[in-house]
Amino acid sequence: MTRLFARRKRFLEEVYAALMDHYGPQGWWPAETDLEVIVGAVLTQNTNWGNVEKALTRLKTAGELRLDRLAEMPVDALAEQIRPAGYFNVKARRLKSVVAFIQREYQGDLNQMRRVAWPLLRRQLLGVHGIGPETADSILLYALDKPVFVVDAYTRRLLLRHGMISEEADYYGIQEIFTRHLKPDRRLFNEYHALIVRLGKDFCRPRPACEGCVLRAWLPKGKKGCGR
DNA sequence: CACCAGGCAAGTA
DNA sequence: TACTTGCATGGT
Repeated sequence: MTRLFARRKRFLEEVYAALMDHYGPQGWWPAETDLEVIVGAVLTQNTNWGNVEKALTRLKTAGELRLDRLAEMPVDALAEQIRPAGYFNVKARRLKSVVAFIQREYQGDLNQMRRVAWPLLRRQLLGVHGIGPETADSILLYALDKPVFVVDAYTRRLLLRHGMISEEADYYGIQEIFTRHLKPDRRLFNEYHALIVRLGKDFCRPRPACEGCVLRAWLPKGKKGCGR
């Protein structure tokens, strides 16, 4: 038990060092405003980031990437605007829910929201239609500067392939590994998650072998390629 | 052509 | 409670 504890701790520290050494700071989240982070967090659900950028650009160009505009826009018009991000009908409704929540509970003021403690904020966010654990935590960390570690598909894959978790580990189980071993520093959590995604885009794509991938040495012994 | 991408909610047994 | 399915575009 304490054996696994030590292995995990060492793994997390060494992976972070290797990623930071190879890629350097990522400067996440890629957005100009906090609202753009929140909208992007919903749009990127199960969706390639390139498609999300197309949708965000359309909203910005139309001058509609604002709480008041999003609140008054018909849901069908919003869906049309975000079409490139996929699942546009679902996501339009979800964005409407999030915007309504921020207007209702915080008078549309993200700075007011930022002053609230994150455990309460997370419970509130999880109660909003369309916001699950990852979206909630992305908003908490990247829009509201809270020290909350974001777990995504890349994170899960990374730990799974290196034998740090089992197949049935759930979101909070994985998250707990990070929060238990790392300082609760929002900038560390920010960079670490961003670096994992950066790695994932290089490394987790299907390809015959991972020659040249930075974490090749981190694959389980005897395993070649990405194993997908 | 098939497969996948920075999830989540709703339905079924 | 534990699975399964729908949602949809654009890149590789």
